[in-house]
Amino acid sequence: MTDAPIKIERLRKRPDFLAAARAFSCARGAVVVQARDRADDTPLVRVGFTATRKVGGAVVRNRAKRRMRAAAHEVLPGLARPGFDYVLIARSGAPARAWPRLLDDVKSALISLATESDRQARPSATATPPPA
RNA sequence: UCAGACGGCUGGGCGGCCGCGGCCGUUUCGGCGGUCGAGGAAAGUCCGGGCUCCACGACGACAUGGCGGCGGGUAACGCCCGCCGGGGGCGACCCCAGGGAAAGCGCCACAGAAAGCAAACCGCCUCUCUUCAUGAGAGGUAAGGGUGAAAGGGUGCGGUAAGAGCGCACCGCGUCGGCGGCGACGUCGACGGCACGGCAAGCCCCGCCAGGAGCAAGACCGAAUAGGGAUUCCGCGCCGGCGCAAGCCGGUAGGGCCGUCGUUGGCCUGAGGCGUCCGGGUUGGUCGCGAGAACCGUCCCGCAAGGGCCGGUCCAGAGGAAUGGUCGCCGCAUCCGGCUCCAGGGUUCGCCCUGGAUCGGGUGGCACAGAACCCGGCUUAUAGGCCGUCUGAUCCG
RNA sequence: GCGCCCUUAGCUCAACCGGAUAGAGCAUCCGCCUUCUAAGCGGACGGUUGCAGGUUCGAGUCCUGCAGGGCGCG
Repeated sequence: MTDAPIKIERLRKRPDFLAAARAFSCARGAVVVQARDRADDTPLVRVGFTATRKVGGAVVRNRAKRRMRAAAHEVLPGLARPGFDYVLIARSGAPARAWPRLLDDVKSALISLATESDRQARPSATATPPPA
């Protein structure tokens, strides 16, 4: 894998969100992060954002989405896996969460999702090298 | 210096007196004091949202309305930014509803031989027959003429009986492939050898989007009147239980609703229901109602639209509706006069004419226009003034 | 606050699926008829199709934005 800039695209279609919801998910602080390996051989990373009515009215939900978008813009290039779709879901504390804490939430969720998906992939893929 | 292109800002200022609306304080309930008080379009209501209520089981298809190059921004948009393609301009720059016409239907008036599928009016050429001249027939052509908005590629060379993509070059068109780009698309090469006209702001097809209503939404408190009358239309089937009966209860057929249809499912009704008109009552209050997609500033990301972090600020809200009037000074516009200065011209050397600066006075004004639940856009109206970037021409260095 | 319609000669109205000089009636003016007037007959005048753009070869007609007027609902 080269360190060439990974292309990040926005997730927009409903079926993509539903597919991501069926894959791995991890809740940290004010956000829930879902991740799905599309397994279609393209290194593209796609991100979607969701905030339900539970978070608040339209203005609050949109604010939550904007903050998550800014957080993803900052964190994802270092921690995202090529070929994955990510969905960030706002929990009730998201709009008020302090900015550094919010970044930590997203970071740690991404890291734990990466290890979890590796553990799932290992039994089936025998060719992968054994853990160090 | 002149002409022009693009973007942004501003929307007279200060003071005195009188007056208006909200809130707060005070009050001897008369007032008094303090504080805040319209816009960039508050407008048109042309789009998009928030908010509120109503509706909403699922799946598929359809209908209706809109949108239409590509990518991005956004809560969203028909908006904005960037890019592509086409058109205009010397240029800065501007304009474009800019998908599909080889899915189908329709239309293309007049003119013209012919208007969508190939044909041939005048011509041109060959052959045959004929004649004094010429004319007739058969065939080949589409270069030229003429009509039109548009006539089946264009220009040139070759070629030919005359001609023709018949052949070749370039351009255009189409197909295929390579390369670049997220993409619209660009570019290069090969092939085809002209077939495929225009209109979709005509129907339509394709893709995408979309529940309905609106602050008179809606919530609460209070008051009053009444449990009415007239009338159109549709309907009142069956079974069981209780009861002497009138009747009551339950079920079912049936009917209605969920935009339409289908599958499946649900709800209401099941003997009354809907509509129209007349009559009667109320015409109160509070909330909704402004601390928000708000404004200002630093930093970060982005070409930009825009987004995020942090810090700061509080900024109209009432009802058919408040910001006005007047005076003084200044600014701007305009008119008259003075004559001090400057420039140009004329001159009978007295001065005169034109323009500018300056002084005094007068006049008239100082645009468009007034929040009504709130935001984002668009569109339209708008005297004058200011700033920035850029282009062309001319002159000087 | 919503929804819909209209605008053509001085007046009242036409104009087909977009097709070329935008037509009628009344009014006005001129002439004929009549002694004169009215009526009648013949003729003439009269139009930025509300405005500004766009689509099209071509717009009164189609589309967009304005302006003016009218109607309905709450």
